[in-house]
Amino acid sequence: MQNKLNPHISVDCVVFGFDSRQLNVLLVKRQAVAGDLEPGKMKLPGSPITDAEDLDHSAYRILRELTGLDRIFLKQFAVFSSLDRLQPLSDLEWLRKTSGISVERMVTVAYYSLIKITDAAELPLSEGSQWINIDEIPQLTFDHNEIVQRAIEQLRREMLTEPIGFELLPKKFTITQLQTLQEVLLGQKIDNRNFRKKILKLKYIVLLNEREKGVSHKPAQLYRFDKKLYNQYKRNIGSVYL
Amino acid sequence: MQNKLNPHISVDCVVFGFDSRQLNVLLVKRQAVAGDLEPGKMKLPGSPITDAEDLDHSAYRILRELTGLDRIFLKQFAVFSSLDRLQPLSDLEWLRKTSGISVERMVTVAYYSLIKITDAAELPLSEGSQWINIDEIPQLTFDHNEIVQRAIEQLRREMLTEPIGFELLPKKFTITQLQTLQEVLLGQKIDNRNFRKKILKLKYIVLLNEREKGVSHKPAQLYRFDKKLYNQYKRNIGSVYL
DNA sequence: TAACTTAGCGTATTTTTTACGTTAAGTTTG
DNA sequence: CAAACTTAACGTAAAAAATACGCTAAGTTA
Repeated sequence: MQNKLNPHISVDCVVFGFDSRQLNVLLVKRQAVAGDLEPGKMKLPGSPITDAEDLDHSAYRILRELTGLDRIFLKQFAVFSSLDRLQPLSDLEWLRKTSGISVERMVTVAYYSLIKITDAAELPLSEGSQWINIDEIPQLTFDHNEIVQRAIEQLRREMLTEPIGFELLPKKFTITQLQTLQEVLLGQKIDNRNFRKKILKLKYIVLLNEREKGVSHKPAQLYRFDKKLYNQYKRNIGSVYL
Repeated sequence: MQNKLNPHISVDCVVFGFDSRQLNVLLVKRQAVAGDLEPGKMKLPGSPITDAEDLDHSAYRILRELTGLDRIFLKQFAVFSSLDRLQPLSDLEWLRKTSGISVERMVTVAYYSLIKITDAAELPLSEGSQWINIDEIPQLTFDHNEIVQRAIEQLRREMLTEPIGFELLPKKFTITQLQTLQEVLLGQKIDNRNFRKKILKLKYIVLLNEREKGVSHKPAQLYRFDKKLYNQYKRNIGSVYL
C-alpha cells in the first residue's frame, strides 16, 4: 500500500460549530491556482483518500490538518455519487490541477463533524478557513452546497434521537445554552420553564458546583453531560433522546 | 463512459422481508468457481459499480437482477472501507476470479432494502438466492455478517422515526400484522389493546372496506398506509413516528 | 354445541407535556 | 443607593398521552 491519492473516492467534511448564538459551518478558500476564474471560491474541507487509510482516518486527517484538533466528533452521513457532480467544468479543472491526478469520476463520502467552538476559542484555524453562519453560505464548488444542506437536515434529525448536541457545547454549559442550541437547530422557541424541568429530570445531565463567569447578569449554574450515565439510561429505556 | 466495473467501489444490499411472522434477509450462494474451498458459501447480493451508474442505480440494478422487482424501497446506510476487509484470502481469490478485475482495495456502500414478501409470494427469486431468518444467518463472505448486523440496527432505529415498516407489509394489512412486525423488530411484546388505540388515532392509516381472507379464525379488517396524508401530518407535527 | 383463537371496544390510572404565574439574584443606570 | 433591567430558577394547574387491564364478539375446529 502506498500513499497515493485514490482517483475515485474522496471525503468531504461539514464541520459545525455553535457560538452560543448561531450555528456555523467551517469552510475553506480553495487553494490558489494559475488561471483560476473564481479565485477565493469556497469549498468544504476534504480530499481524495489515500490507499493507506480507511474513510474515518481520512476524515480525521482532514480535520486535524484544518483545525489542529484530534478526536473530534465525526459521523459519516451520506455518499454523493451522481455522474454529473464534478461540475461546473471550471471546478473540475481546478481539482485536476491541485490533486495532480487525472480525475474522471469521484464518489465522495460526506461526514459531519461537531466542534466545541467556545472551548476552543484558541482554535488555530489554518489559513483561508472561516466560520460561516449556515444562513449565509455562499456558492461553493461542485455540489458542496447540497452536501451542506443534507448535513444540516441530518443534524436536525439526529439531534432528536442522539445526545450529540453536547458535542457542540462547552464541556461545562448552562441550561440556557442547551436551550438556545436546540432552538437554533429546530428553528423554534421553547418555553424556558418547561425545558428546564425536562432537562433536570435527566440524570445524565449533572449539576456542577460552579457558576458561569464573566456575564453581565445573574450567572447560571453549570452542568455537564455524563456519557456513562447516559449509556446506562439508554440501555434500560429504548431510544428517543430529548 | 464505458460499462466496465470500477475496481474500488462496490454496492452491497441487505434485503429484508417480513413473512408475517419473522424477519428475513435475502442471501445468495456465491457463484461457483473452480477450486472453491467453500462452495455454496453465502453472501449479500452486490457487485462493483460500473462507470455508467451512480450508486443508487447500481443498487437498483442488483435488486432487479436478483428479484425481478423494480422500484423497491432502498436506502443507503453505511460505507465499509477498512483496509483489511477483503478477508479471508479465499474470499478475495473468489472475488478476483468472478469479477475479472484486479481488486486491491474495495470500498463498499451498503444499502438496506425492504420488500413486501407477502404480496410477492410470486417473487421470482433467481437461482441460489434464499430468504434466511435474521437469527439463523450462516457465516458469510468478507465482512458481510457485520454489514447485516449494522443494517438490522439501522432498521430498528429508523423504524421508530420513519414510516418504513409499511414497506415490509402487504399493501393491505391488518393491525395485528403491523403489531407483529413491530414486536419482531423491537424484540418485545406490545399490549394489543393499546397498540390498536394508538394506530387508530393515526389518520394516515386508513380503514379499507375489506377483510382478511383465508385465515382460520375471525378475519380482521384491512388497512392501508396513505403516504400523502402522512406527509401532511408530518409537515404539521415535528417528527417521531410511532 | 363446546372449546378455542384472534379481533376489537372500553374504562381507570399514571405519566408526560403544555401553558403560564411568580420570585430571586445578579448587573447597569440615574 | 435605589430603581430599572435582565436572566435564572421554582412552582402549580390543566390537557394530553401512555399504560394496565377487563371484557365481548366473530369466526374456526373438535
